[in-house]
Amino acid sequence: MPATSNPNGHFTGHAIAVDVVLLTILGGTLKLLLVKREQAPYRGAWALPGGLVSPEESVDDAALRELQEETNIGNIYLEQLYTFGEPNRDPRGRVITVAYYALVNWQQFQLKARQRVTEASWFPVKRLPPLAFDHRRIVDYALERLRNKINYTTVGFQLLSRQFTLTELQGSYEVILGQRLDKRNFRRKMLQLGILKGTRDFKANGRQRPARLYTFTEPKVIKLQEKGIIVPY
Amino acid sequence: MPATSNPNGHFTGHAIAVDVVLLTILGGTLKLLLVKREQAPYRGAWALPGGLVSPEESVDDAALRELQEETNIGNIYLEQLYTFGEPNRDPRGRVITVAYYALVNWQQFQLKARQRVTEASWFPVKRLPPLAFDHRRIVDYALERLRNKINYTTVGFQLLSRQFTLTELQGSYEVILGQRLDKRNFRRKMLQLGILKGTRDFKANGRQRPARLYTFTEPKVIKLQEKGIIVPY
DNA sequence: TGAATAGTGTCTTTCAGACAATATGCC
DNA sequence: GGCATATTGTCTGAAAGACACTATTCA
Repeated sequence: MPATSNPNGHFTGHAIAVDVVLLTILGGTLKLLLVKREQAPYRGAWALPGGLVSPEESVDDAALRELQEETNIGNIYLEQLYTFGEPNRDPRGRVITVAYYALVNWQQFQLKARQRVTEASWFPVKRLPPLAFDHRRIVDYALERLRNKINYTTVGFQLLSRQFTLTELQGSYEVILGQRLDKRNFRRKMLQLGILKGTRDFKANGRQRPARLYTFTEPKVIKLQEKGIIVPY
Repeated sequence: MPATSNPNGHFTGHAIAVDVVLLTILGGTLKLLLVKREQAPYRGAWALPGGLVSPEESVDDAALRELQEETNIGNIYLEQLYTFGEPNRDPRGRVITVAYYALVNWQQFQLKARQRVTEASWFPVKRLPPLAFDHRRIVDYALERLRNKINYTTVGFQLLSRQFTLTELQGSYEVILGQRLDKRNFRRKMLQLGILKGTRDFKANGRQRPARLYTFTEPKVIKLQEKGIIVPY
């Protein structure tokens, strides 16, 4: 029997939920998708998209399902973040949530987005409204994880289209890290990683010189450095 | 109402468990604590110490409680690993487990260990018996996390006594990483981090020159490098 | 006094970080 | 032709990595 809510709005048993921190870059800033809650508690407040895990699906599948209800895109980068299990994080009763974060490219998202029943909106992560439950903490955790992971994996590429310019790639790093990077050092570093392939195409942006488009040679997100502070390579 | 098991041994509702990968160094090898299962399923098989989360406690507290049932030590380094939520990972029904890993110093452990009702034993991580459920996967995940984290945090220190020699510290790194390290480079690196304080005490080990004992200056596990492959420092 | 581990220094190479001028397409 | 962004190279300093000998204690 799955966890359900009784007429008082209290869950019976352990309810397991998933919450997804869905991020994209839009207009040069990092944005987070929030949905407006239509029911108590926190009715009218903004919250992370998410919901209960059904008895027959894996937790990962539940997160994927929630994500696809919002985006209708497959093949999204989705990573489990952390499980929040404080007894009183949900006023209705015991709800343990497994948090995930996901990165999407805005262009792909917008093309496939469909009409929603509940209100949803993108907010700049630097100016978020008050969030329901402990969702603010989850968002902060996701941003911290992302800022760490961008340094030693290729997660940053998930925010871009299949073809991208080096300036766009640098912009994605700058937005996530919240700081400007030196263009020459950034390009040198990226190109010497050997994971980018220049195409013959260029992107014209206005009346200036068009930029070469690159593609990512790896099929998925990879780890960049095995070396650490101790292990020799 | 908490998740319980009915006479058929099937859980009703979502049962949430915690499993703990408890590691120590003994005799120069990394060892894992396993307990023998006394009930079906997997009766007689070795498994990670763990159990169900009760309705009133946080998931972290449940992990801590399980750990203290095994070790009777407080102040252990305990970190949440990952949540495993496949529907069929437990033949009795739906059990979602939140995995943790913990590191203890063998000397402290042994002093405070108490009699157990269930059989428990340390196994070298390189030669583990077949494990119940998906516990093997959890162990592998923990070891991978540990190998990563030792490179940019001070988790490795958790395996040592309060005072330790640099050779012991190096040994802890070598055992976790599974490779030999250069003594001079290791010492240079460790000392220049500025987190070790030499004491006036020495440790005599036999008929050779005694080694200086050091202590760790930080109150807890810290992150060592903010710098990554992109961010300047 | 010798067995056994502790402890130390240098050189080379790699890479991060700072820094500015030229190239090119389009209006 | 000029505007706006794309693209490119060098120098310096810090740290990693390779490498071998001396110091010290105690049995």
